[in-house]
Amino acid sequence: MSQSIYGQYCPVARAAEVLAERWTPLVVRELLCGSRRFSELQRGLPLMSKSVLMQRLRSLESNGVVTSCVQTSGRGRSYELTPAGADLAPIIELFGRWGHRWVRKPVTRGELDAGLLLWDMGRNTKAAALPQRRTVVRIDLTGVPREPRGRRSYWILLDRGDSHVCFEPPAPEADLEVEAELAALTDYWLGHTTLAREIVAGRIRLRGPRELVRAFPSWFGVAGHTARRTRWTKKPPTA
Amino acid sequence: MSQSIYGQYCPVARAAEVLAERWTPLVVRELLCGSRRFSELQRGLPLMSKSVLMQRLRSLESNGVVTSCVQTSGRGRSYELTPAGADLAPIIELFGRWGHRWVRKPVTRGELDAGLLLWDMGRNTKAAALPQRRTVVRIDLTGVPREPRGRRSYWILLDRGDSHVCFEPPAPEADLEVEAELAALTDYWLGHTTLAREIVAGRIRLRGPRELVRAFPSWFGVAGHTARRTRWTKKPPTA
DNA sequence: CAGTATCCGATGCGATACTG
DNA sequence: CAGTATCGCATCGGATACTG
Repeated sequence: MSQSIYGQYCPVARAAEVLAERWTPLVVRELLCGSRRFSELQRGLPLMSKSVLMQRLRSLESNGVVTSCVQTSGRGRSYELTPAGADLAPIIELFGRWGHRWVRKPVTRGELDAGLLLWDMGRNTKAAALPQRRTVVRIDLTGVPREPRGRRSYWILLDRGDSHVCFEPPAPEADLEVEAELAALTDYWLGHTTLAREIVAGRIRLRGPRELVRAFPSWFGVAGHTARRTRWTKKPPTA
Repeated sequence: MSQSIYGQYCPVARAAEVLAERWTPLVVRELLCGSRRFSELQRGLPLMSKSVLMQRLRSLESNGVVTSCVQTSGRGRSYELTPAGADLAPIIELFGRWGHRWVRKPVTRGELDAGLLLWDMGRNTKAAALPQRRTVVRIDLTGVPREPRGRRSYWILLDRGDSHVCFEPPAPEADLEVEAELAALTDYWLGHTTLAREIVAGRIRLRGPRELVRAFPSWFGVAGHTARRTRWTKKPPTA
């Protein structure tokens, strides 16, 4: 966005010149959530085109919100928020609160996105609350639209406070199995319903040792605010 | 902005669909500052075209942020924030704080706008702090670019907690005269300098009874947050 | 004044292709 | 993978004109 389009010296206008642009708050949200690499950002913003993501990163960089540095190990750059960028956290959080409170559009079927949901779940685990021993959770989804990324089974590997999402089983047997309608799991994730209600309604089923079933909901934080990195791969990590 | 462009159910995205658009935060700011009529909004957003303002108002209305009702007295509509809109206040305030803190672009000469400054000053008077008796302040500006609205003299009429800005003298004699370089008064208004420093530097001069000179800075609140209506006319009100 | 309607140029953006 | 470059369409938005 070019400089001073609003012709106003008001500080609100100054901030709006940086932030009030398509996609920009979401890029900041991704960075606040801990994404660092280009591919991670893309993962969290599946509908954003590569060129626009690049452009936004550059524009944020020129506005002092983001810095990037070339990686010595591996290729590409690592993007990070500057102090000014980190200071946007309360704004993004208020965005989230406001959206949660006031935007009363139900999630449409077309918006359901299994990959995005799992990506979000993976990065919102609470390290302190996770089980001590390595635990494999298998998520089986029904009602997944085939269009965007129609994968139906995911594994979340929890290990000493770390979480890792993958598309192939890290172990022959999962410790906990979650069978859920994508719509129900999404609604639960957004706080629109409770786990108990969905279980009673038969839209979510948990199978496994009683203590894991009971602990499951405590592993995840409030969507969008835990700010940690997840690993996300096709294949599980080699144990 | 059309629905669900981001394809994300995340609440931040929901809010961004409403807010992250050119001009929109500034329209909300204007409404939070107490503007109700179309013309008032235009006054506070001089560079925004009529068509875009209309479109934004409609879009905000369809998103449940604004309501409008046709005026029985007078013509046109009155626009107001809904509870959802009023709940944007903390976000806009954070925008302002962030912009003030982090956007380090000095006000360029081309951005100076005497009308906008006076509009802002007029609506940011603190009712409780104003003098008891009717007081006329004359503002004479130098260094006003002629392009946007090159008026050089303004009068602010303070009367029992009310303020009114006009372009013609409400009384033959002003109680307080302010002579200022537009750039200096703007910088003072934005908190980039102090009144004392500008007076010493000869860029701002106050002339009038000692108690009014002393009281002057106390009449105005922090730019952008007092949220009251001003009257703004060419001719002064008939006493 | 408070809009509504229309037009046309600028730009934003998605798609695609190319590179180390 | 992490970009860069190009292209062409669609939308946005500013200007202007028209209306009660």
